Amino acid sequence: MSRYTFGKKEKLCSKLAIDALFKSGKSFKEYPIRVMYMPLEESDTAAKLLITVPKKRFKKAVSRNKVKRLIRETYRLNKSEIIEIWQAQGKYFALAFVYIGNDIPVYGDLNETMKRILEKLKSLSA
RNA sequence: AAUGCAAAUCGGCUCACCGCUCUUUCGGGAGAGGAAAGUCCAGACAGCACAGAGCACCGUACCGCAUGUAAAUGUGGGUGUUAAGGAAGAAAUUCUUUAGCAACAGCAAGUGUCACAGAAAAUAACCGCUCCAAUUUAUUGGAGUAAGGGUGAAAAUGUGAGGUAAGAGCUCACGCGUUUCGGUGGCGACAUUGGAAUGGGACAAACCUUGCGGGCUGCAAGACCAAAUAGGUCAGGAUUUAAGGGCUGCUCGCUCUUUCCUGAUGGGUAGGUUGCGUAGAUAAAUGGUGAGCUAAAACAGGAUCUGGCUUACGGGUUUGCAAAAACG
RNA sequence: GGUCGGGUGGCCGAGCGGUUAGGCAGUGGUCUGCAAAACCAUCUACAGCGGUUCAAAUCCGCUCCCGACCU
Repeated sequence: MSRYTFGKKEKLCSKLAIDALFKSGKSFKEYPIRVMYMPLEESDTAAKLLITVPKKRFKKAVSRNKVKRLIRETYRLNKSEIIEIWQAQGKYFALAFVYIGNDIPVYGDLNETMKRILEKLKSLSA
């Protein structure tokens, strides 16, 4: 049951960690999302995630919230596999998803994109 | 019953599965808007400043009543003005009906501006009109004048009579307007009436003047805790293997400062907590999928709080008004 | 979140309420054997909607967009 949760512990909350991630983390693009990731020394969960949508592309708060909710939903439903692998290996990661598209995405397309992103993360972290 | 216009009002619901934020007595409970928006006003709250007064700067400006701390809103009235219609008059203009609009104190305190056109845009004179002089006898010069012409957005109160060389508020009559002093009505804005003076073009969302109001800055305000590093302060110690001064003529010794070590501590940075709320986070919560009502619902998402204004908005409901046709 | 500033041709930029300068670029000519340069001509603008005024790019409201500062 707990596999599909996305609680406070799984969000990246520390300002220090965020600054470090954007300054020295690695990144790759899987349109329409730019992914940044960085290994952490220790943490209470295998992955901490941050989702952001630039104000420059989406002027209205409603649109930004919509995009963030869609990304969060796809991550929540697809993350279980990679979390188990990382937990088994004892690795911890900080992640950031930056939306770089210009339109509000469709749920089905975004779901496919998310699967590809997680596959790529799995191979990169191995 | 339908259509159009105006005003007010509502601001999708139900079920299933998987999830989010806060809280909890661990059963559960609470969880975005009418605009949460723009930040255009006003207030609460907070910090700084402050004897009193004035200047500067900013805002504001018809009257009564009601609500409100205020801003503002509602309602009634006054004045002005726009459009359409009607009436009076010779004209300027005035009166009236309906509908709408008004940042509606003062250009008669001072300053400034008024393009082009036009003689002239505010101490008017091109053509014209009149008189005088000269002579080339149809022109020139001087003086007077503002009726007529044309320009312009705007041209110095309208008509008639007297008057005159020609004319002119130059004088008079009837009007129109302004200022001021009274009377009457009204709580008041104001209306009306009598006297006196007067005829001064527009613009204050031009500078400005007058009345009234405003200290400045804003939760990224402010308060608390506080790592690392480098300074500050205090205490203790170290060796003369470091330097200088004092007590003395010199040495030892004592003592002070610097140096080094250890400990404590103040300010304060990163960062955190609070400010912060019976929605309440701190990278920041209401979503996804499927089904139905009925068809996708429109504008749109809290960040210190509250009241107002403005702007965006699919559709529904209620009330009022409107002309034509049909039916009873 | 809060406080300010600004929108003028394709680009850069002046503009006391009175016909929107100027430069670069583009287009068409002149010149040349062909080009460049030069010269001539030409195209394209006051962010939008209201108000004040005889008249608004300018003054005053509201809306949209862009930028700066405070952490």
